[in-house]
Amino acid sequence: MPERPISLKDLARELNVSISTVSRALKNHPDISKEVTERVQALASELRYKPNPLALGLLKQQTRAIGIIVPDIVTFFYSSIISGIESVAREFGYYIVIASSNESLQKECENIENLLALRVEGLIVCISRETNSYEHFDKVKDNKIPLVFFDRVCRQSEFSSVTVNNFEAARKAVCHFYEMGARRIVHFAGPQYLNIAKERLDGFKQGLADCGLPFNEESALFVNLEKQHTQNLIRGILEKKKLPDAILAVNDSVVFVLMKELRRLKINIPKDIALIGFADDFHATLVEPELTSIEHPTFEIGEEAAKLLFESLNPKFNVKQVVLDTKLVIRASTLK
Amino acid sequence: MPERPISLKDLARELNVSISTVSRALKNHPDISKEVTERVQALASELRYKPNPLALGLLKQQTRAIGIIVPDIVTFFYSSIISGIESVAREFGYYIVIASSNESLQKECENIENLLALRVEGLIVCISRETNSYEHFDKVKDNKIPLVFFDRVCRQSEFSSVTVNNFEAARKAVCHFYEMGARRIVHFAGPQYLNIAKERLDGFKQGLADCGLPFNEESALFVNLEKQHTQNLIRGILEKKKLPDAILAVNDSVVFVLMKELRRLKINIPKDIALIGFADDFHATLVEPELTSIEHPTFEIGEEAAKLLFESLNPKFNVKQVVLDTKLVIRASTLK
DNA sequence: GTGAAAGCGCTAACAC
DNA sequence: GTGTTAGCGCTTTCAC
Repeated sequence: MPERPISLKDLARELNVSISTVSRALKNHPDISKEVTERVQALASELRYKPNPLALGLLKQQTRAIGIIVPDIVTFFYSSIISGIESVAREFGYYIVIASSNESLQKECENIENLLALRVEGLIVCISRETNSYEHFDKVKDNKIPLVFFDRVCRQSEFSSVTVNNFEAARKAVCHFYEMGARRIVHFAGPQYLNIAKERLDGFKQGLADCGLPFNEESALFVNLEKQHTQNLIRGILEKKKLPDAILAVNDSVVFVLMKELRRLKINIPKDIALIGFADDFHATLVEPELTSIEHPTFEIGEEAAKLLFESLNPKFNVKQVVLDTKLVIRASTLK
Repeated sequence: MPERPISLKDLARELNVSISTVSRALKNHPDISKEVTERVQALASELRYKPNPLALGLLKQQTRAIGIIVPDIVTFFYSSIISGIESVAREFGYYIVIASSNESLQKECENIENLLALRVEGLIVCISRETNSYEHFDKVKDNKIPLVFFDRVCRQSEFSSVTVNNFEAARKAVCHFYEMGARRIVHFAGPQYLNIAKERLDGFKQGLADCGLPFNEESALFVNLEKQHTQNLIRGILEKKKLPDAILAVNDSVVFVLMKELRRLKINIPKDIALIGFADDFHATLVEPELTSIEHPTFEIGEEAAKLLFESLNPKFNVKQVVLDTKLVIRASTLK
């Protein structure tokens, strides 16, 4: 067990002054004489005095902690967003406490409870893929703790959020397919109660419309974002005779499952099927052929979410929606 | 700003009893009458009373926080280890505070300072690739804070650690190359002041010896683990006339740079060059051809490190070295 | 069976 | 210019 760290009391005793004198001297309070101030500061740095954050927190009613809830921390998408949040939090002198929901609504609720009990001063959340009810955020509101959603969001009139222009991204992807000659374009879509999945599907539809292509029941296929489920579904569709010319995948996990299955079936990308995914730079260029992808500014999403959160700490701040741009990066998977 | 959360005082006032009675009632203290206990607990749960962890921490001199320092949190290797740590920490009712060094020694030192100032009760650390002096861990010792290193370690006689059998893994990789017919086998090694790099190189040498192959100055190439540096070096070597039969890469970032360069130069894997990397399952099977790799039990490394840390919280615990096994998973990149 | 009081480390209002 | 005091939320010893 650690022996107690140096406290103000220790310094005061050593120097034969009162605790409050020490406290003031350390803050260069003008009342304190130069001589005392110097002696105090000298001893403090010699003994490596560090104020006890617990005591400070108790006094000021603040923990300088912000909580983050993500579906998982292992995926590049989330870990790089966390990284962005961390860099801003560090600037503000806050630390981050990470909790992962493992894509489970129940765990998400528990995480909320735990982080509130921990007295975080704010929350940054990406809801799980299961999350289709939103009452658990009432508690956050009751506690008057600011909360910022990112990517997968809800209750946007009440909470700030950072998202990307999913609609436009999907629309553009379709147009790119069209320009490259594809006509039978299919979207592997996600659960429609998730804003991101819905926006992407809507953008996809708009893209088809813009290109004068019909949207019918064969145009979109719904996956629940579980790897196994995706895999089975993909096998089903690919083994049918009529392959599409092009597929837009709703996210990175879907796109990589898709690539593996296409490879297994010796279906050539992009000759037989062109492919666009929502994916990050690192992974998109790792695979062969390199993947045309809709890139999220992940680090920036994290930074923005954190900035928004710190703005919300100011009581007269109003809820705000930040929408960032994605970039369609064209690579080999769509170049015929 | 959040209005104050419910405190014992609030409950006491409401119920016309003293604070200490409330405190005891909530813990089912036998002294307190059933009737009072019930009233207290009823009100507490109605008002969603949660003890203030700051006050508790101040009193008991504990934060229930453990600090983690990693080179980065974005890489799968680290994020999945963090995930393992988190799962154990959660079991023990601790939360984790993550700091990343960005592979910088200076930032690593700052992180140590910050986390100690935060009064974490323990530290789990993977040193940066720059770290070749170790005095900054003196402070941790002075503060009597338990510390567990993982993967990249130092001062093993003083601190516990979790590593993998790098020597044996590299040795086996060489033998596998040999069995597949390779004779000119090269190792892309890391900085030798890092234990992992040294152990892997040593194992590599042993592997050559076991197979009756010579080790000479062309057998190993040193990279500093920076992507750009690796890339340049690789281009240099690959553009020379005499290509090796097989390459063992010291880690995943090197192996993926290597794969990209080989692809760019139209050098076929495994026909022209066989390849083995230290890499994770997800990425190894994402690439084409799938990569024979030495897989780390990443989640388990995190779990073990955390368990070790919680054991070290017990003052009569002795420093311990845990070595986990890797697995050579054979895939297309070494199958001629 | 319950309450009062001290104390964890710190700050700030109030003495003097 | 410096000390005293109260109080942040909680537990625990000591009174009654």
